[in-house]
Amino acid sequence: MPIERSDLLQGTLDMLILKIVALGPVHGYGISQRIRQISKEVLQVQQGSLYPALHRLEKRGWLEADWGESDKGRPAKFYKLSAKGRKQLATEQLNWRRLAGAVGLVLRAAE
Amino acid sequence: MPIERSDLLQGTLDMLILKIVALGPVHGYGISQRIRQISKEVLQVQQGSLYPALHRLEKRGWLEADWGESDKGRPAKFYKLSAKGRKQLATEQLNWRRLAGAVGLVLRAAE
DNA sequence: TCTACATATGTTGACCTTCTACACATCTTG
DNA sequence: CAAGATGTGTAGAAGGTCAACATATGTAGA
Repeated sequence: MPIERSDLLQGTLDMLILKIVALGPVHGYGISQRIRQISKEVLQVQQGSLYPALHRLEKRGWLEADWGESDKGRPAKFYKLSAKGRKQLATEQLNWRRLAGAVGLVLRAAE
Repeated sequence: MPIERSDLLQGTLDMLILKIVALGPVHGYGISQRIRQISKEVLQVQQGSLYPALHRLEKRGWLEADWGESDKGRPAKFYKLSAKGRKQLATEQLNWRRLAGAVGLVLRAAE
């Protein structure tokens, strides 16, 4: 396994979480797994980033949480997107495209 | 002017600066102007971000600086890319593409 | 049986980057 | 004469991510 040092672009984590939750209710651990799978192992969310982010998003009213039981029969907190969260996700996606596009412009710039 | 709240993706600034300097020697103020122009006003580097970044990059040996005179006849510090800086830029560009690609995968993910 | 790993949530403190706001200096334009 | 562009820089606050730790259970393999 190549040593992956991927400081997950700051500010991007929230958007990724909102996007995963938008696909359907999931618990925290599942979110980190799905991000890793979908991104083909490139993006790996650490617990020390994940849980603070989830609490942050919940406080801001973008996510709602309920305790339930995971596939494996363990207690897990399931998150779902609120209406505000949906709007926020749309905003952040637009913003990401603008920023990523702008960065691309600079990288492709030739004298 | 639309209120642009663009927290320049963290960690990206260094790469952008290296890229601009790679196009030829420039002074700090000029770097911020070029980034803004090339990105079509989307990316705007604040002085409070710019100068600390330049000092950081110089300390790490990625940039070299010399005092000179600007177009307008003012004293300005001109930066150029070192060999180490060139390698670093290549690394960061690869990394950016990997990350941006991975984020794209997640954003395009459908259930 | 014992060990390691996967599953699951959470906190702490350090580290780094960016931002706002300030300070200074000069030249040009209205 | 005032404002804005040009040019460099610092201080302190704010915020996010990380490594490391703590806890708990189930399961697979040696």
